[in-house]
Amino acid sequence: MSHFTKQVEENYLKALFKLKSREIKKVNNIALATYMELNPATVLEMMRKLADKNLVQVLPDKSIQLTETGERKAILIIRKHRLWEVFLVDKLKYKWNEVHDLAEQLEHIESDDLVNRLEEFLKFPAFDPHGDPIPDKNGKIKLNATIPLNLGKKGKTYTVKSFAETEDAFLDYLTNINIQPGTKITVLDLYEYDGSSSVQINNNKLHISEKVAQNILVQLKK
Amino acid sequence: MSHFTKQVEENYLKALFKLKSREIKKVNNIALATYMELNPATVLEMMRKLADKNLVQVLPDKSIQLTETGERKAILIIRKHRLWEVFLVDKLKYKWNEVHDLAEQLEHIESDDLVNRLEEFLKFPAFDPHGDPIPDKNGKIKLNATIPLNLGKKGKTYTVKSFAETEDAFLDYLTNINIQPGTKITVLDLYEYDGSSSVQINNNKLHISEKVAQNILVQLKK
DNA sequence: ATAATATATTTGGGATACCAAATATTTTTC
DNA sequence: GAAAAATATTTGGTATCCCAAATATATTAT
Ligand SMILES: [Mn+2]
Ligand SMILES: [Mn+2]
Ligand SMILES: [Mn+2]
Ligand SMILES: [Mn+2]
Repeated sequence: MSHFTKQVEENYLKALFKLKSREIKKVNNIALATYMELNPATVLEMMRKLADKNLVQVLPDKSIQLTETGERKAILIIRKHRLWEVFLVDKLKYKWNEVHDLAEQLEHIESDDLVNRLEEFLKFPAFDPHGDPIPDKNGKIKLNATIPLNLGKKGKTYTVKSFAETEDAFLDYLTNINIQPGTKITVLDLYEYDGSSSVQINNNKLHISEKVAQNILVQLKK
Repeated sequence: MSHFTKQVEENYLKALFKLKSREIKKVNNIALATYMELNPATVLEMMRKLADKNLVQVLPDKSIQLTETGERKAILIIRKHRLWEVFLVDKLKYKWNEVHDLAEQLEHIESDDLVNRLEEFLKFPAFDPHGDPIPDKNGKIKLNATIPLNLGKKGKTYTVKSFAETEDAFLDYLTNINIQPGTKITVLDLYEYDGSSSVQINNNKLHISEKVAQNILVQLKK
């Protein structure tokens, strides 16, 4: 018996949670399989196992939902992931765009006590290096009230809070154009034709695509 | 394909290294299977795979040896294990007898860079919390010149350096009788009959079995 | 409504890591 | 040098996680 069942299970739960919070529409088998880069047959089989364990529920319209237990587990993994990311950046001096994959491993270390001690050691950070909120030990998350930058208004200035995408290529691009959590961005122009926009960061003007703007989550600067 | 092959492999390599450094006699299939609590058939099968990968060698007398590559890998895992143990004790305030099992998980986190940064963060510790030396990034280990306490001489005082056993039950027992790396122990009496001995720790007299004394590694106090 | 398309499900397999039980092969012991 | 004991190896089988290809069932477009 492979004793790695737990880790595999955790990745499914986390994927379901991410998909749910990212998209409005129902998560179906194909969407989950696509997101996880797995065969639909594999995912279907696993959904049955997770349903047996009362971690997910398949609704009559075939959409897949986490149960309360499943969601709780997912959130606690995300908590671990984000705390480890803070550790890597604050203590081991990694850059914020270098830590995701390592946290992907560390999030599966099994010990509630360890996570709680880590949190204390890090002085109870509220956000991870990407600006995402860190759930508390009971699974409560303070949500950031943000909008994607592509919905920003011409002439207004916004503060970057976090990102809707975790891919390396995206974070590397952000680093290149000097955007990180906390960066102030002024929307100079919005081009209806392709959804792209012209923005100002510090003293530099920059043209960004709609795809990029959609994944930058901001708040109006106070 | 289970993507956990690497972790499984690492545990075999580490077990072989531990067995070799603990016992003088050759390590055979049964010894390894017993140590790892696995079926001999399982271990035999795995030895063939590891031999194919040039990580172990099965000699004509059926004894199993790590190759140079295999030993190097084993040592680097032990390096990770011990550095994480230092982190847990120094930074997260765990007790020295509580960290082994957590390190057993953390040692499989895959990233050379991470270990090296961790080592720097911990200020290049030479020993882990159990008194065992931490190999450097090239796999070099400074060996402790120690003797087991049961070979100590009556009347002499010794300093505890490390332990030949990592089991929880043993470490808990040591904690109970107040022995840890650095403790000074004076041998008061040796009983030939059962190999047990009477020792003094601080101002307390204590009777310990041969089995316990064998697993306490000491140096003559200067 | 029918055809086209998307989604869901079934079926048959593959890889890895494991085990129990039978059979060889050594090694010890007498 | 047998017999006994220990060790090694083979054989057949299980659990978990995964895939490709076929089939069934919805959904959407025309
Ligand atoms: Mn991340
Ligand atoms: Mn993960
Ligand atoms: Mn240890
Ligand atoms: Mn291990």
